[in-house]
Formats: sequence, structure tokens, C-alpha cells
Amino acid sequence: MRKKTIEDYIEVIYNLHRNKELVHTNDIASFLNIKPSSVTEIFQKLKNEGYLNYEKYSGATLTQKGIKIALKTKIKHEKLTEFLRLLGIDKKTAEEDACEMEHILHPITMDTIIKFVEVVKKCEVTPFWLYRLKKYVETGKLSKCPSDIFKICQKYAKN
Amino acid sequence: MRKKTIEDYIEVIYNLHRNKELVHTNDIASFLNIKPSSVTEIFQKLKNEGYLNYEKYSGATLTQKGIKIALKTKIKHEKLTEFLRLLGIDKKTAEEDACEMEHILHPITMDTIIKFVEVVKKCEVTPFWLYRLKKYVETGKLSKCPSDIFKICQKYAKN
DNA sequence: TATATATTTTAGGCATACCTAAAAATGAAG
DNA sequence: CTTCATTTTTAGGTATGCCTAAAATATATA
Repeated sequence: MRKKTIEDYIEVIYNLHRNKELVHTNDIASFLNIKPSSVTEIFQKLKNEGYLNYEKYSGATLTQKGIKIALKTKIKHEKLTEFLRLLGIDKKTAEEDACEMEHILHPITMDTIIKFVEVVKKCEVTPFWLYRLKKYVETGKLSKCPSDIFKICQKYAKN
Repeated sequence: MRKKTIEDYIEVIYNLHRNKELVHTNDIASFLNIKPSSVTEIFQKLKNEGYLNYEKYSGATLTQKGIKIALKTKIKHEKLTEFLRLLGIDKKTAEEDACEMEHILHPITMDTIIKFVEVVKKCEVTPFWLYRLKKYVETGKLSKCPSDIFKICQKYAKN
């Protein structure tokens, strides 16, 4: 199975787990707008690879291995969404792009993006570049960097 | 054909175009480490969809439609690489992640990331958050936001 | 508890992007 | 200009993730 397939399905299964103890092929199928028979096939494969406890006709639960993937993927999804939202991307687009990015980025890239968000958030106010970015995205016009900020950047450049 | 397949192949064809007028299945095959027969199949499909001028046994060139895709993809690739490099990602990783991201991001996300890079670059000095980010990635320790920067951010928050 | 209904699985198919092996075309050298 | 090596294509095969239609099982109701 492809990494993306495994992670996507496990993510959905994990999310539906909350409402129901056992997740059925139908739940996944209606959520993903595909046919239940396709889900059956995937369930069988996920079971073979040790991600799922699954017995014919009786729904499925994630194994420990499955839960581990689910949590990892969920974190990635949330952090990437947060990152894109921070840049000003609308919620729907951010969710969708995060959902693709979560499967492809190298760990170091993922880690760096997570830390980028933390660094920015740790300032507790909106950073100046974000105002310039928003204006630029909205108007197409890129303002010069204000001189007071330029000065401070220079100061930090020296350290 | 999948968007990713079209864009990936056209990108490679475009890059190999420079050295040779006509691109042959073998060129692509050895570059991508796949078999020439697989490339033949893709060439036929790319021709059918109007991206390629291709006649049996005689190599291929991109059509106007193909060139348009090539340039768009190239720009995306370069800008995404620049973005990741800016965050401190090493060259190889940045290239690889950019190569995946270029096929999946919504236009608005792509546009915003491009503008983010421009905004940061337009300051002509390294921004303060980048120092904090680098240190955080290297050491795992996240420093507090310096008070002078905090003040300036607050000032901009009021406008 | 028998039967009707709804859910789930099986069996067989399709498109994509790859493969191998064999056939066809190209082109280089005597 | 013919033969031989190389390149390219064709034909047929594989795995993946989806599909439909039919069969099997589970569930709800009378």
C-alpha cells in the first residue's frame, strides 16, 4: 500500500473512532464518498499490514501500530493547517493543502515548519511581516520594510 | 493522466530540452530510472493530450501547451525551494519537498508562499524570527521574543 | 422465529503507471 | 549497401485503488 493511502484511511478511521467503538466499512465509505466494497479491500490490506483489528462483518478498530500512525498524522495535519492559517490561507484551503502535505514532507521540513509556527506564536503579537504579507496578497502591492524594523533586524544580524 | 504525472514528465522533458533539440524516451528513462518502454507509453498519452509533438522513433518536443505547463511548474518548483531554503532546510531536502508540493498546493497557497518569500526578502536583512527558528531547530530550545521586537509588533498591530 | 431489509463481502472489471521480453526501426562501419 | 549493434516500440503482465453486481451475513419487525 502507498504511504498516502495508509495514512489517509487511518486518519479517517481514527476520527470516526470517537463516535463509535467499532468502525464499519460503510462509515468510511460514506465519509470518503466511495463504495463500501472498496473499503472492505483496504480494511483487509490494513489488517494484513498490522494497522487494524478487523473481522469480516464486524467492523474494525486500530491496533497500537495503527494508533501510532493516526496520532503522528493528526499532529502533522493540525500543525500544517495552523501554519497555512498563519499565512492567511482560508480554512478550507488550509485543511485541504495540509491533508496533502502531511504525507509528503520530510521529517526535517515538518519539524521546521512546526517550529516556525511556534516561534511566530511565541511573540504573542502579530509579526510585522504578516501585515505586509496580507496587504501584498490582497492588493498585489509589496510595501518596503519599515526602517525601525530594518534597524532591529540589523541589530540581530550582528549577534 | 494524473496531474502529478503530467507535470513531472513535462518538467523533466523541459529540462532535457536545453541540451538536445529532440528528447528521446531513453533520455527520460535513464534520468528517472525507469524503463524506456514506460516512457513510450507516457509520451503517447502526453501527445494525445496535446502536450507533446511526438512521432514514433524520432523523439519529442513540447507543444505550446506543454511549454506553458513546464514554465508554470518550474516557477512553482523554484519558489517552493526558495521558501524551504529560507526556513533553513538543506538543499536536497528542499528540492525534493518542493518537487512534491508543486503538484498539490492550491493556487492561493502557492501565491501566498511566493509572496511570503518576497516580503521577507524585501527586508534585505535576515528577519529576527529566522534567528530564533534556526536556534530552535538546532538546539530544541525556543527563546522568548525580545522586548524591542515585541514593542514594534504591538505598534504595527495598532495600525 | 421467520422473513424482509440493510449491511458487508466477494468476484470480476477498469485505468494508471510501472515492468519484461520480443519485434521493429534506426544508424554506423565495413 | 548490407549487416550488426543500439534504440525504440509493441504486446502482454503486475499492483494499486477504485468500480458494479451478486452473494452472504446481520438486523429489525411482524
